[in-house]
Order: sequence, then C-alpha cells, then structure tokens
Amino acid sequence: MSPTARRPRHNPIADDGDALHFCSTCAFSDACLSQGYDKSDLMDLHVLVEHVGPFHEGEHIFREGDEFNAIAAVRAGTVKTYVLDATGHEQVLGFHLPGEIIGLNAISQSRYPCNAVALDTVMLCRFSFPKMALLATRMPGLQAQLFRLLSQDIGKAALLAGDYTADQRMAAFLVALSRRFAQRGFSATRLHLTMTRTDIANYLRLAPETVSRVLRRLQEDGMVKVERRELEILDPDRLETLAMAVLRN
Amino acid sequence: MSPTARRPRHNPIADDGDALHFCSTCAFSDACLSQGYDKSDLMDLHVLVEHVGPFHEGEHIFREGDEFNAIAAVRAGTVKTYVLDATGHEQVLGFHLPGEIIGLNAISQSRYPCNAVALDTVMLCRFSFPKMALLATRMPGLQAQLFRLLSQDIGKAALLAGDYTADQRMAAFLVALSRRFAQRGFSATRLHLTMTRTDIANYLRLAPETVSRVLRRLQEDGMVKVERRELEILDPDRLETLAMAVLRN
DNA sequence: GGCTGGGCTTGACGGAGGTCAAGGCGGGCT
DNA sequence: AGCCCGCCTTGACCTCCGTCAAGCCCAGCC
Repeated sequence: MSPTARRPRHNPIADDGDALHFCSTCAFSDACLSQGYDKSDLMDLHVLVEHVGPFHEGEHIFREGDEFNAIAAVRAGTVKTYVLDATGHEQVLGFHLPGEIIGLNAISQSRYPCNAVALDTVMLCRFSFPKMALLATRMPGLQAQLFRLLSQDIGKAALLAGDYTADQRMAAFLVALSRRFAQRGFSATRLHLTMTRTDIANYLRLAPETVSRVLRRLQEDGMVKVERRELEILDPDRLETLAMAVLRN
Repeated sequence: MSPTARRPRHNPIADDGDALHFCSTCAFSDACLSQGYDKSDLMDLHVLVEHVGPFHEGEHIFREGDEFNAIAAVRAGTVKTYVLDATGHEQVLGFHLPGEIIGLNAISQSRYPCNAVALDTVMLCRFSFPKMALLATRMPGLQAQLFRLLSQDIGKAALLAGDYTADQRMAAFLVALSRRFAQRGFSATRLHLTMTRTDIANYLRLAPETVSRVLRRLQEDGMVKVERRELEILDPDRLETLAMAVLRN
C-alpha cells in the first residue's frame, strides 16, 4: 500500500508500525490523501509521525503540567483522560478509542491540562505539533483538518453538561460508544468495556453505585445484556430514544 | 492610531467602526501586531474584517443550522449562546463578553451548532473564516492564535461539567465573570448582570429558584451584595475559595 | 485448597436541589 | 396615575441520587 494510494475511510486495521508509512487509523490520513498532495508533502508529514508504545494498563502517556509538544492519535487500545479536583478526586474527561486524537486541549497553554493513562495496551501515533503547524501552512487541507478536529472537541463536553437523569447519561454513553466502535469497523452491538464502573461513574458524574443500578435497570427493561465488562445492546432503538435528550441528533 | 502601532493589550475601548482600522478589542490584534507583520499583511487582515451591528436585545446573531462562514469577536455588549434540548428547553452554553470570540464551534460542521442572541446592544467584528484560514497560511502567528483560541474553548465546559454544589457553581460563575471583566478594563467588583436569573440558572444547570436562594445565601454570608442586576463582590477571597473546586487554577 | 483484594452489587437512609404554587416588585405601557 | 407583564423571591413538599455499610464474585497468589 503506497502512501499516495487512496485508502478506505476509517480502516480499523492499524498498519505494522513502520513510521514512514502514514498511520492508517488516524484522522489525518483522509485530510491529506484525499487532496492529491504529492509525494514530497507526504514525506514531510511522515517524518513528523512517530509510532510509540505499547503503553500497558495503568501507564501514563502524559501528566497534567507536562510540557506540550505533540498531539497523538490512538492506534490501538483505550486512553482515559482525567484531572484531579481540589480534594484529589478523579474527574474523568473522556475515553479515547482508536482513531481519536488526544492532546488538542494542550495547545493553548503549551502544557497538558490533564492526565492521560492507558486502560489496556495502547499504541499511538505521535505528531510533533510545531512541525505539524508549520507543515499546515503549506498544506491548507491539513490546516483545515486541524481546525475541524479542534472545533469538534469544543462541543464534546455536551455529554457531561446538561442536567440529565442517570438513565439518560448512561444510555447516551453506551450509544456514543457503540457509534464510535462501529465507525472504526468494530461491532456496534457487542461492546467490551475497557474501563471500570468507577471510571464510567466519574465520567458521567454519577456514583459507582448508581452506574451499577442503572445498568441493572436497563437490563431488566431488556435494552442491554451486561456480564462483567461485556455488554450487548439488545434494543438499540429504545436506547437511542433514551439517549436522544443528551445526544440531540 | 495607525494600524501598525503597538496597541496596549486588552484595550477596553472599541474603535469607532472604520472597518479598515483593525478591531482593537479582539484577540487577533495581539497575535498580529506583536509579531511585526508588515503593512501589506495587516491590510489583508483588515479587508476580511467587517464591523457589524448594532444588534438589539433579543436579536439573533445566528441560529442553529445556519451556514457557517464567519467567526466574530464581540466588541460591545453580551452574547448568549444556547441550544434547545429535545423537549424545547433552553440550554445556555455561554455568555460572551467584549473581546471574546463566537462561532469557533461551527467550523467542524460548516454550520452553527447553536443559537446566538444579543442580551443587550451588541457590536461585532466579523471575520470571514475561509479568508482568515487562507491568510493564516501566510501568517504563522495568526494560525497559532487560531489554534490557541480553539484549544482554549475545549476546556471551557469544565464549569458546567463536574458535580458541584449550587453554591460552588454560582461562586465560580461570579469569579469567572469578574476576571473576564477585569481583563477588559472593567471593574472586577461591581458587575452588571446582563442576563436574567433564568439564563444564569440554565447556564449553571440549576433551577431559577435555586439561583435566587444561593444569591441570598451568599449575600447573608457577606460575600456579595445583590440588588436586581447589580452585583458587588464584597469578599473576593472567600468567593474564590468557594469557586476553586470548579475553576481549579 | 484457602486467602486476599479489587471491582461490583445491593439495600437503607438522608440531603441537596427540583417542582409547584403564590406573592412581590419594578418598568413600560396607555 | 393605574395597569400589566416579566422577572424575581419565598415557602412547602418531594424525589433522585449520593452516601454509608455490607456482602458477593472472580482473579491471582501462596
């Protein structure tokens, strides 16, 4: 597969780690390849990509306050971002699946404003941001893609904000997870939850006990089937109806 | 005041509306003027600036779904952004004071994902985004400033997210308002609230009644003095202590 | 096997804040 | 002036969810 060949959108298979091959899982591939940039441009892009990992469960990718110099696309695994509040309690900001970008919120302060930790075995594509920004001045498509990605993330916190019931939050979380998996070529109905109930609770701003109770309720209502970390969505329509208040689409 | 002269940071006085003068209130002035761009670059920037307004109280600046083509800096007045949830209830996303940028969250979809309405008499600088992006390829400082602004907004929803008490939310809201006013040269202790209690409540995800009660409580505790829309901060330290859990600075 | 420990579940209880209802107040109108 | 209409306040009640406490279950380990 040559770097200049048009690749299928959202290829779930990560390439084999040759840093000179452009990362096929991440959001930048489309931006460049779809615009007919010539080989020299792509080579420029390749040299600022660095394949890093594996990070193992519990290993940190960056910590709050670390100097920012690179954003990264998740190639495999799940990354959790979080901060510690004034009392030392964890506040989960998000879970990042393969194909998604971490570190975008660090640009403004030149420091990472949160921690990022691997929930399982994680592989990353790391992009030097200064180099990327420089390259973006010569590749308007890349610049536009960066603007899009940044802009996208602004609205993401909608899931946390808003005063929704515990059921709505959980439904929205599961629907969003399902869609993101599906987009990357994984099953939309059978999900493996890489995060603990406590992580989910922290993310949804609920108590772990409430997460447990809500999942039981959803199961009793026949919308999902839960067994430990394996979750099957049995009635996507009703689940989406519940989630609609949060996801609004 | 010639366009090439270095202007003071955060000049609270809007210029007189000549579109060929660069808007002195907005975040882009620093980005460009501080980097010694020559006159031809600045002229390029000037021609994509359009001074619009006044918008009067209740007038919409854009609506959800409108085609996106420009971001705007508030020159005067307050802009409220909001969406309607599934049941038609308003969810306030933010209040935008002079010097702040609206429309950044519209880039990714090429449509505004929310409504923007004037809370009082509002004047704007409107920037054609396509033109600005094009110009940014020639002015790395402008590009960097755009990246910074976008990145900044990603973390902004922190005030809404997190499960804080009503008192903490209100304190954080007031402290943030105070700082933003101060940054623009207005008083940090005497604030005029341009929004209704209901707007504040929607923003903080509280009931209007709760807002009322919390303000009374803060007043009884001697932290603020409230009289209709006029609010005076009497004890900034204690208020900040309360707000710290939310603002984490 | 038995022990341990973390993650998860379940139940009982209480409190912060939402909801409902009523009344006050000030500004803009005729 | 007098009226009206939004905005705001205040009180009474109730509910959802957090907290506390206890126990379960599976994995890993000796």
